[in-house]
Amino acid sequence: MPWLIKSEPDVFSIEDLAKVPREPWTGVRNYQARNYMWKEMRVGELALFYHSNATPPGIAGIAKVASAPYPDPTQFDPDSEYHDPKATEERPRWYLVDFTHVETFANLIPLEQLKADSQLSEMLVCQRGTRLSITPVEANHYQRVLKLAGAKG
DNA sequence: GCCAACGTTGGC
DNA sequence: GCCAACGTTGGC
Repeated sequence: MPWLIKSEPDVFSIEDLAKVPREPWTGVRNYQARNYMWKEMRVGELALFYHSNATPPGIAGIAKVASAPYPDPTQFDPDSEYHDPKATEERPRWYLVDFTHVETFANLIPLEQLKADSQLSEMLVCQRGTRLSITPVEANHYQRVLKLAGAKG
């Protein structure tokens, strides 16, 4: 199943992802998003990399699931902004996977364009109030996004 | 900076 | 277990 992952480019952009061999997706503190990483993602699955809080927001490229799920180490670190005092090594609360860079689109596909595309009107990221940082993407939506990316060259 | 959406927390 | 208050997300 393809995915969509959001990141604020000021914090971590697809260019940042391209510079590292792999990136642990730390800091997700939403149960639904966690469950997708923990229970449903498989190594090798692809994810649209979405730039949120950007100008403009939109899909910047493609990443790939690069590890099995494991406990997010930042939950145990008292100095981390993601520290969770209720998590223990014996009973971790937060799990993550690593992502690796696949492709940076020549041109970002703006959210405005996604919303205007009749084939993508039901894509979750286009829906009002969708704040979830990790969402599954239907195969036809994924293919359509790739097509838009390619068409823009 | 505003504010709608919505997840989480905590008092009861 | 309800629900008001609060905090965060994220487009605009």
